[in-house]
Amino acid sequence: MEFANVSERQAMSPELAVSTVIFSLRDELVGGQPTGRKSLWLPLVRRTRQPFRGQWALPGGPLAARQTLQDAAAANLRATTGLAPSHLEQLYAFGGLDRSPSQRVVSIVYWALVREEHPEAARLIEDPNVAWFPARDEAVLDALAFDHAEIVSYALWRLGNKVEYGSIAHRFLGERFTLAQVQEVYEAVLDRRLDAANFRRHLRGTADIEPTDEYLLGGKHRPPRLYRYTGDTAVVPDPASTVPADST
Amino acid sequence: MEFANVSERQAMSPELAVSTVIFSLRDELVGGQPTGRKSLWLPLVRRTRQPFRGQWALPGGPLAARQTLQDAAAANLRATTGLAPSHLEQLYAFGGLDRSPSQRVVSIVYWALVREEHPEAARLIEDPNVAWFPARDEAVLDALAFDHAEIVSYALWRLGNKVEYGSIAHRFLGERFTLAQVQEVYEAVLDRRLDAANFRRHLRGTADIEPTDEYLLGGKHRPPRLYRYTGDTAVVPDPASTVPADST
DNA sequence: ATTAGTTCTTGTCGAAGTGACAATAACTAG
DNA sequence: CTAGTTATTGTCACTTCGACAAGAACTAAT
Repeated sequence: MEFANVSERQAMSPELAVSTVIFSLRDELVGGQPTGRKSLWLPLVRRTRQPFRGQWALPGGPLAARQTLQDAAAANLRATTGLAPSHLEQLYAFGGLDRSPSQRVVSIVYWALVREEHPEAARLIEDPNVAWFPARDEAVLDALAFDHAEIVSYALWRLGNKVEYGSIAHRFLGERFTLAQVQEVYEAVLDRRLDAANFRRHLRGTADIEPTDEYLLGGKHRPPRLYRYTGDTAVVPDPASTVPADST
Repeated sequence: MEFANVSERQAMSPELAVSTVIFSLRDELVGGQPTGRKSLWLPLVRRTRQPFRGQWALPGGPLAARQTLQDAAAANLRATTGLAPSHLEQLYAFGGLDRSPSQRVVSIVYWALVREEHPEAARLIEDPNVAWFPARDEAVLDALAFDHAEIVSYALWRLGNKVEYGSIAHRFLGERFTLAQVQEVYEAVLDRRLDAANFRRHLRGTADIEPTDEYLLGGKHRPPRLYRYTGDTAVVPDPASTVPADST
């Protein structure tokens, strides 16, 4: 974020940036040991310049002249993870006066969901200034640059609300998945345990999930049936397309 | 929206503007005759310059250098209606490339709820370029400048979702109100009729509404009991304050 | 082969919520 | 005093949801 002429800019409207909160599902760790459950993780970028040099921050940057907001968010995602989003949605526009110490910045923030990285894909991004952190770890959040801790907290809250009536879950998963995996997603997002029987009944009723004839083999116990998602696979929910026809 | 030096700006990031969709409750009219119900209305501003000169548009304008996004939205509201908002909330940031024919504009849009204007207050704003229109009138929406029809439709949709679990209703009303008035609000927002008995039961259970000892007199029939709102009266729901404590 | 252990899957029961609708209460207008 | 209208309460069937029991299907150990 550097400008040819700073004094010129300050007279004009604030700088416009786009940042992206990227969530993925990974094995939960406590003290380096896996708990057997999953939890939410997000990639952060270490700042190489002032302000907040050396601290971790959300991936983001200024909006290019002929770049859609979504395109900018997707670019953040690609630069950080090398992945294409399976879900990308606008979170909020943060416009406080003192979010950045020097130049005022208005940030339009998106949140994205990606599937768990394959080890090979992770190797593609070998940047020491990019790393993944547990999204609910207070120590991580407190060390973030700018107001990014607040942004992540709000993203977590919105994610928890969205998952209730949406079919966000399968965005974290692959083409085929077990109901137990879907439950893991919900438990990570909602941050509480769910009853398997009731959860299964709920899925049968509402979500666009269809059983297949295949089973997940190789486990240590009864093999679970595999399901697949049959609903909308659009990556970006646009306000225009979200509105039902009769609302006009 | 004029700038000292247009060519300078176009090299830099897009212009940033704040617009506000303002809703209020008024008597529904069909063919100039009141139906006895209420419906949603919104104020629009006639454009006096190109582009879209002469057409109606949402109140809005560029973001001032040291002005919060909410402040800008509240300023829109005050300039158009002379009123202070009883509810103000961020809707969405619209950043399409060709929203405006010439200079690219990114608009951060808020939606506001105000109580029905008193006739005196209406007279305070005697601007022929400001007028109120039915929010669900397709003819009105189709004639709007820019992409504002899309924005209003999205605002209506969001309003309908929000009212479900929120206590938006009383923002349209005064300090004391009858349950029938609350029902009118819900019917206007959801755009469908509700059963009075069930609606009343629902309110008893969830919303922060408390009966008073007073009754609304002067009606033609049995006088209804007056209620009052006991919940949160904060005007602006901030993301930071929206997040519950355990989400961090 | 049998048994124990774990996960997967279905079923049951009561509490709570919701839509449809009947019935009573309380006022005004004639 | 009666009819008309709105306000308010109550009832009943249906659905939803949390808690929990129980059977099904596989692996691993004996």
